[in-house]
Amino acid sequence: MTTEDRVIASMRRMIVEGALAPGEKLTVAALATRLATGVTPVRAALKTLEAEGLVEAHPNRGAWVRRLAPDDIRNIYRLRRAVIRLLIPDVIRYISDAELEELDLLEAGFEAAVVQDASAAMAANEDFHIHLFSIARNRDAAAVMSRSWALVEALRLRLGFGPGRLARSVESHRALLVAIRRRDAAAATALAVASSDQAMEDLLHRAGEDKAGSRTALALRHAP
Amino acid sequence: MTTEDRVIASMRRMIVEGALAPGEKLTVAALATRLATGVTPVRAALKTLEAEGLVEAHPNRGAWVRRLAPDDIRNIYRLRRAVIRLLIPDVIRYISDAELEELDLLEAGFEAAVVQDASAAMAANEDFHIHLFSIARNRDAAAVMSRSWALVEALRLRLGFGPGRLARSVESHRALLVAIRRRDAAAATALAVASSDQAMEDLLHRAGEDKAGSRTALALRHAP
DNA sequence: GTTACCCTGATTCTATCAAATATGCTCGCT
DNA sequence: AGCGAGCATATTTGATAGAATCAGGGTAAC
Repeated sequence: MTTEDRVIASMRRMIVEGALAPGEKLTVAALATRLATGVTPVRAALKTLEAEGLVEAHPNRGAWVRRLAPDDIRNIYRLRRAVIRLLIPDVIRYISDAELEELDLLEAGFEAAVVQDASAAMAANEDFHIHLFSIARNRDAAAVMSRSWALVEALRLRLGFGPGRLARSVESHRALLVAIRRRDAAAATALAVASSDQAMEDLLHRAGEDKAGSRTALALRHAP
Repeated sequence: MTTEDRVIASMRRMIVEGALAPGEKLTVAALATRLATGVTPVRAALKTLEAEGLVEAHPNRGAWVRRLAPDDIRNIYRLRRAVIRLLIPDVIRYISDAELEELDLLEAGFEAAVVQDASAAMAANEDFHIHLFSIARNRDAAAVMSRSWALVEALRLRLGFGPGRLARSVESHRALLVAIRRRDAAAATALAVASSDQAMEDLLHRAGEDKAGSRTALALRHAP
C-alpha cells in the first residue's frame, strides 16, 4: 500500500467523521503537515477524492470539502439506481457457481463484522458490493459505483446509522443472494434497487430531521 | 487556462489521433519532455485521463494507454444510455425558455462548425451535450457523461467518422430539440437513446470491419 | 529445473523554490 | 461615507533534485 492510498483513506475518514467539515478549505501544505507526509501524495489524493465527489476543486482557487444538499443525495442515489438497473441483470447473466460461493463468503464476512464493529462492517459491505458489481464485466459502470461508494457511505455513517440499519442490510443481502442463486434477474434487480432506495430514504429522513433543528455536526447544508 | 489543462488536452489528442498508441507505456518523464513541461502537470493529467478511462494505471507499475475491446465499447455506451435515460426527463422538467434558447445557439454553432472543420464540430458537439445534461441539475450524473465523453469521441473520431455521420448528428440534435420544446420527455429520451445507440452501432460495425482485416492504426484490440 | 539474489529502470515520495493567480486590504479619490 | 485602483499576502501551480521503494529481468548457485 502506497502513501497516496494511506492519505486517501485518512482524508476519507476525516471527512466522514467530520474532522474535516463540509465547506472547509483544504490546503495542500496544511494537509501534508497534518498527515506527516509530503505534498505529492496529498495532491494526488485530492484528485481522487474530487472524482469521488467528496471534494470540490476549482483551478487556481483550491479545494474544499463538498457541501451536500438533500437534492445532491437524491441525485447520487438516482444515479446509482440507474447503474444498478444496468448491472444486476448482467451479474445474473455472467455469474458462475464459484463466484456465487465467493459472494457467500463475503456475505459471511460481512455478517460476522456486523455483530462486532461498525467500521469493519462497512468495509466488508463495500467488499461485497464491489465484488458483486465486478461480476457484470462492465468496468466503467462498476467504476461509477465504486467511486460514489465513499460518498454514500460517508453520508450513511453520519446520518443513516439508526438502530437496525445494519440488520436490514443483512436481510437485503440475503434476499439478493437468493434471487441471484435462482438466476431471477427481475427479482434481484428489484431487490437491489429497493435496498438502495431504502438507504436513500433513511438518509433523506435523517437529513430532514437534522435540518429541522438538531445540532449535530452535519454534512448536509445547502450551498451558500 | 493552466498548464495542466493544456497537458490534458494534448494527451487526449495524441491518444485519439494515435500518436500514443493503445497499450503504449506512458512514462511521466518522457511525456514531460515531449510536452516541454514539468512532471507535475503530467502526473495530474494522468489522473484525469485515468478517470476518463483513456488511461490505465497500476500502483508502482505506471500508466498505459487503455486498450479497448469491442465489449468495452458496448459497455461504455450502455452506461451512457442508462444515464441518458435518467437525465433527459429531468432536462425536460427543469429547462427554462432561456436555456432552450441557449441550446438553440449552441446547436447553431455546431451546425456552423460541421460544414467547416471536424475538430471544431466535435468541440461544439461536446458543448451542446455538456450544456444539455447540466440542465438536469444532477451534477454527479452529468459528471459521468462528461468523463466518458473524451473516450467516446476518441473512438468516434478514429472509427466512426463515416460520410454522413455529422449530418446525422445534426438531424438527431434537431429532432431532440423539437421534442424538448414540446416538453415531451418520452420522445426526447427515446431520441437521445436512439442517437447514442446509433453511434454505438456505427462504432461496433467499424470495429468489426477493422478486426476483419483493415490495417488502420486502431484503438480496438482485445486486452492481452 | 528451481530458487535466491542482484541490478536496473521506473515510480513514488520528500523537500524546496519560483512563478502565476486570487483575494483582501489600504489608500486615495469622488 | 462610498468606491475603485493598486499593492501585499497567501495559495496554488509548476519545476527540480535526489532518496527510497518497487517490479521485472537476468544471473548464478543449488
